[in-house]
Amino acid sequence: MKLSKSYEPQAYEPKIYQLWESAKAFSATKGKNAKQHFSIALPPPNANGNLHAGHALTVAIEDVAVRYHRLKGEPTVFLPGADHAGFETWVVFERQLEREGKSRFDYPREKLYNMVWDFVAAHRGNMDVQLRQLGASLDWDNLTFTLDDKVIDTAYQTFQKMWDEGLIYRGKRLVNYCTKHQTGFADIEVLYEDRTTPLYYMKYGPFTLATTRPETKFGDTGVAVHPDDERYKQFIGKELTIEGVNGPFKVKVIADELVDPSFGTGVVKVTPAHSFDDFEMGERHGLPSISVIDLDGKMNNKAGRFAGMTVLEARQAVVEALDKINLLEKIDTHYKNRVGVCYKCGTVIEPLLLDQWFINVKPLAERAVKAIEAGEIEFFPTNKGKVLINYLKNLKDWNISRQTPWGISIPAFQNQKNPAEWIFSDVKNTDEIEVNGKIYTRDKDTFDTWFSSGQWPYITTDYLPNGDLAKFYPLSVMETGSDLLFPWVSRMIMLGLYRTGRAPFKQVYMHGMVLDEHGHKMSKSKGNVLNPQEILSEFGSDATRMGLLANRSAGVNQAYQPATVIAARNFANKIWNIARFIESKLGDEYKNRTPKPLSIADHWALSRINFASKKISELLEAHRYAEAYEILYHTIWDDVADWYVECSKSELNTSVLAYTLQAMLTIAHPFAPFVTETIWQTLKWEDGLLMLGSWPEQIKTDKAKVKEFEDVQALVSEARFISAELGAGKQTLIFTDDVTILEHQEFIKHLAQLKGVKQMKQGSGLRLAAAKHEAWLEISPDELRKHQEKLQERLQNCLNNIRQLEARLANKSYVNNAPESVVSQTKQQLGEQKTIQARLERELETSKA
RNA sequence: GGAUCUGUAGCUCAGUUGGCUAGAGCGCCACAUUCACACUGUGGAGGUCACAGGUUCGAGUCCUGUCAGAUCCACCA
Repeated sequence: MKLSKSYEPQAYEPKIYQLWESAKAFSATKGKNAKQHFSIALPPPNANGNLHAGHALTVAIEDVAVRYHRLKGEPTVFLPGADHAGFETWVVFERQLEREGKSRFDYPREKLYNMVWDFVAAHRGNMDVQLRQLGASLDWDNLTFTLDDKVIDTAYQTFQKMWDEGLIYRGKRLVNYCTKHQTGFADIEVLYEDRTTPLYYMKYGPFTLATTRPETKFGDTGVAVHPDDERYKQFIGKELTIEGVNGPFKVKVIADELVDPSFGTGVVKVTPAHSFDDFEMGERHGLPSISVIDLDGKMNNKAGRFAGMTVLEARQAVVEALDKINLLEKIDTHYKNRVGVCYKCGTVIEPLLLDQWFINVKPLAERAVKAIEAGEIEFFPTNKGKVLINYLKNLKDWNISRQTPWGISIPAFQNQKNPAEWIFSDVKNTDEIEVNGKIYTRDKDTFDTWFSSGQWPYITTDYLPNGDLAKFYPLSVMETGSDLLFPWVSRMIMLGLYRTGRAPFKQVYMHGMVLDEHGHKMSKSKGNVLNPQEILSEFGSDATRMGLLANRSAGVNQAYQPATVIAARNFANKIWNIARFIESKLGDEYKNRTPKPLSIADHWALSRINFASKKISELLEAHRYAEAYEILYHTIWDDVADWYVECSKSELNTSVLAYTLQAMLTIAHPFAPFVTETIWQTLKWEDGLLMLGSWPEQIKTDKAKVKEFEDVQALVSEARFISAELGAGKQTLIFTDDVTILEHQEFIKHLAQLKGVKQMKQGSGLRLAAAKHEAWLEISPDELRKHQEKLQERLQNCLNNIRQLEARLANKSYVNNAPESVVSQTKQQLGEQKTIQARLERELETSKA
C-alpha cells in the first residue's frame, strides 16, 4: 500500500474506528494474563450535551490506560455511560416551557417526566460521536444511562436497605432553596458571591442589634448573646416582649457560643426557620421555628401586612416601617458578606424549612475514612486522600430530596389519611398504591443525582446481580476531575462500601482543570471555552490526545497549549514517515521473522526499544502519563528516526527494522491509536488488529555492542559539533587504526555529514575530543590556528569538570556514604574527562606549532 | 477561621523514594537541502530552581520561616 507523504488523520480515523467496532474489539477482553483485571468506567458525560476540553482530557488519560492494559494481556473493559444530568437538563427544559407560556405545575408528574424524556431524545448531543472521534475504546454494548432500569432498581434497593436499617429519616430541615427553580440543593451545590449588603441596626427591646435580614423578624423566636458577654448577662434566660412593626411579640434570651461578641453589638436575633446558624441554636435551646417565607420567595401571612411581598420588597418596607416608629438606629452600607446563590440562575438561595429525606451519613463516612486511612484506596495525587478524609470527617447528613421532576423518583409513599405515615415501595409506574386498604401517594420529589451516580461502579459492572462483568468490580481506577472529589468520589466510596463491603475502586486519579491558553478558567460567560471538536478536526485525534496529556501531572490545573498539540501532530506524522521508510526498505515479499541483530546499530536499536517498553510500562502503571509520553516521543523521534533509520540507509537489517517498526507502533498505540493502527493495517505480514496485539517483550541484546554504538554516537556528535563550529562546508574524518571506525565508516560518514572518512598512518588536522575514539578532521594549519581560541575554551571547561569531580572524590564522606554506583559513575566520568583533556592539550600544542 | 496546591528557560510546564554538568514543547540564533518526513535535519544560545535559614558527603527535591499567587471547606447575624 502506498502511503501519502504526510499523515492525514481525517482520511483514516473514521475507517479505523469502524474497523475496531465491527471487529468487536471493544468488548471486554478475556486476556492471557487472567489474574489481573483492568476496568475503568468513564465518568458519564451529559447525554444531551457536547464534550468539552475536560472530557477530552479524561478520555485521553483513561483510554491510554485501558489500551495499555489490554495490550498487556489483562482482561480489560472500558465502560461507557451517559448522564441524564437532572438539574442541567431540567433548567433547559423549563426555559422552553416558559417560552411556551407554561409551567411545570400545569402537568401531572408522570406526564412531565415523559415530556422531558421526549425533549431529551429530541436534543441528543453528540457526545457518543465525539467519544468515538477521540478514539475511546469503550464497550458500547454495555453503555449505562443514568435512568436505566438497573440504575433505578439499584438505587431503590439501596434506599430500602437504608430505610430498613434506620439510616434514612424524614425531617423538617433547613434546605438551600432556589425560589426560581423551586428546588432544594445540597450544601455543596450552592455558589457563594461576595456582596455588599446593608447592615441594619435596630432597637430590639433592651438591646440594639445588627441584621441584614430585618424582613425575617416575624420568624424570630429568640435573641442570643455570647455566654461570657458581661454586658448582657443579666438578660440570659429571660423572656422579653419586643416592640415590632406588626405589634409586640415575645422572644427568649439565650446564650450561645456561636455568637461573636465583637460583631455589631454582640446581640443577634434568632430566626430558626430562615438561617442555618439560628436553626442550630433553636435546636439547642428548644426554640420554635416559624416560617415566614413561602416556596415562591414571597412573605406568607405570618408577615401580616407584608404578606405577598417578595423578600426584597418586604425588607425595604420593614425598614421604612421600623424607621417610622423610631426603631431603626442606623444603616451600615459598607458591610461585605457572602451570599449563597443558585449556580444556574443567580437567585439568592433562601434557607427554607422543608420536609426532606436525609441519610444519616455518619456510619457511612466513618467507614470510608477507615478504608482510606487503611490504604484500601490509593490517590493520585496523594494529597487528595487527605483532603477527602478531612471532608468526610466534617460531613453533615445528606439531603437526598430534590424537587426537580427529571430524575429518579423517591420510592416512598405517604398515607393520604395520615401524613405522618410513610412506607417504602419499589413500584415504578404509579403514583398511588393501596396497601392493607389504605391509599398511599408517592413522594413527588426525586433523588439527588449523586445518590444514584454514587453507585456507578457496581451498577455498571453488574456486580450485585453477579452479571458477566461482575469480575471487573472493584474498578481498577476511578479517573475524573478534581472538582468531583466531594460530590462524586466521596459518595461512591461510602455507598460502595455500604452495598458491597468493598471499596468501589483501587485507585483514584484526579486530573486538574484544562484552563484556556492564558491560564484562566474556561466559562461560557467569558467566552473562552475551548471546543475539542475544533482541535480534533484541525489536528486529528492522536494529536489532540497527546497534546492534552503532554506536560501535565495529576491534580494540577493547566492551560491548554496549542503548541503541544502541534508538536503531537508532527509526532504522529513522524511515526507515519518512519513507517513509510521502513516499509519501502522491507519490500513486498518481506515475511515476518524474529529480529536477528547483527550490527552494533541493531543491538543499540533493540536496547532502546527494550528500554522504552519497560520504562513506559512503569510510568503508565504509576499514572505518570506525561512522562511516559515523553519517553515514547524521544525514543521514536531521536533513537529510531534520527539514529537507527539513518544507520539503516547504509547498513540494512530487515528483521530488526521490521521489529523496530512493530514494537514502536505497539508502545505508541495507547497514545496514538489511529495512526498506529492505520500503519499496522498496511503491514502485509500481519492480519490482526494492533489494538488487540501484545506489549513488546524484552529482546536479548549484546551489551558490549550497544556500548560500542554509543561510543560511535559520541564521535559523530563531536564531529558534527566541530563541523558546525568550523562552518566551512563538509569535512573529512581521519583515523589511524580504529577498527570500529573502519568497519562503520559508511554510516559515520552519513550521520556526521562528512565529505569522507580516510584511514592514514598518522593523524593530522583537528583532533576530536571524543573519549573512546581517536579521530581528526582534516583542516589546514591556518584554520587550526584560527580555531585555537575555541580549543582553549573547551580545555578550560574540561579542566573545570575535572576539578569538580576530583574534589568530590577527595571528599571521604562522599566516597563512604554515597551509593557505590554513584561513586563509580563519578570515577568513570573523571577518566573520560582526563582522556579528553589529554587530547585537547596535544591539539593545542600542534596548533601552536 | 480551617485545609490544600503553586512559584523551575522568553511562554506553557515536566522533574517518584535527595545522587551525573536541572529537562521538554513552542519561541529565538546559525547552518543544511531533491535519496521517509519542511508537520524536515544538524548545531547553538538561554536557568542564583521565589527569598532566607537549617538538615546532609550531596537539596529543585526534606525541615522551618518569609513573600507572591490559586483553589476548596466552614462562617459571616
